[in-house]
Amino acid sequence: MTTRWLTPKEQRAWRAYMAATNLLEDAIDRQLQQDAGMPHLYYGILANLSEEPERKLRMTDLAQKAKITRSRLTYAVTRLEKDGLIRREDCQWDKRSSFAILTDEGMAVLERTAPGHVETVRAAVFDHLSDEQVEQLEEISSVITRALEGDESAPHPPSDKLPWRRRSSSPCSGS
Amino acid sequence: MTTRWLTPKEQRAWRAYMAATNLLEDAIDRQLQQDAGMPHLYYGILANLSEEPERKLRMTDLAQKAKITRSRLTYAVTRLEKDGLIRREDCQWDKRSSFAILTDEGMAVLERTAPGHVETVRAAVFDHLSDEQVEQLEEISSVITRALEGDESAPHPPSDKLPWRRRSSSPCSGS
DNA sequence: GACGCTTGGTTAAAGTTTGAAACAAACCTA
DNA sequence: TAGGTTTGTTTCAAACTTTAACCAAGCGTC
Repeated sequence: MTTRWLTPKEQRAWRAYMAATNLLEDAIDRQLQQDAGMPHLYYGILANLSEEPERKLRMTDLAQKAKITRSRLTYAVTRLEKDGLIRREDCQWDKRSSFAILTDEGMAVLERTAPGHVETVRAAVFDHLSDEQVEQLEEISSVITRALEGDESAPHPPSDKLPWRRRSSSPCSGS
Repeated sequence: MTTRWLTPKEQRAWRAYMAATNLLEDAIDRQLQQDAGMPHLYYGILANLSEEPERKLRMTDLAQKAKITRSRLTYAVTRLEKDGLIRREDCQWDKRSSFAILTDEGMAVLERTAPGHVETVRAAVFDHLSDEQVEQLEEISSVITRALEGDESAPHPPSDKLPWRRRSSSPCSGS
């Protein structure tokens, strides 16, 4: 089958998109590293926990919510635990499971740094988009997500790798 | 100053965007690792070189084009050089500079794997977007890029770090 | 109740990224 | 033209990610 190359217009859009995401991810990582002493992914883990009723989540559930691998989460939680922002607790019912729990200190860090984070996102994105563009962004993003999540053709990751996975996500709900 | 949290609409857009980019990055990385034996970033470096008249670019220019740090580029080029896909060459005029040059083998790898890559991008993105949406995506991306590149307020990275630069993500929408 | 499969979580090793510092060549400028 | 600064690149250590095991607890079954 002959390749359906991208049209010039699609190419321009693709390049612009890649450039923007690279710059954005970097800016956010830098800001959070600066102000919160952790990369965006770690901030996202704390944020995810903060949204839970008891600020706790089983490791696997947390990994799914944050869309990262379990091993990556293990590493991150170990670090955050050392920092005193999270603590682990064994599950009573299922002795295999363990919870990650956001400590008061972790919550405090989140509350202290959320404003700066939001400000960064605003300054980079939403302060420059019209109302319609915000809608367009959501719609386009949703289309892409659907295309990728609906895709069961992808050879199912051996075991650790979740089918969708990764990089961070996670909002500071609370705030 | 009181924090200007994201509106519900902005939050939705932000989360959708983050989810999409996470999934997309992952899908592309997996596909390229599979078919070309390298992550997207490395493929991008080869692709950038292939567009040059002589398939060569000074390290710094390449870093800027690919929007990555110079140290990251050094590492990547070292690896690609080992693989025989790129070779270095010293610059005559400015003896501090060095070029990265795409070898014939590198070009061959690119040509062999480009169709699969394009197909992945199409399947995930462009096959599902209308003509207007492609335009919107470019426009929105450009706005973000301008916001981040034009920003000279950011405390200029000591040295290595470019003012804009890269990687992961995930914010706390305002909530 | 032993065998086998699945699930929750961690670990180890190899690969990659970061951030700061080191170097050397090129560029002022007095 | 000596001395100081900027520019182009690399290096190094520490932090992080990935992949592929690995272990132990639950689950089902014969």
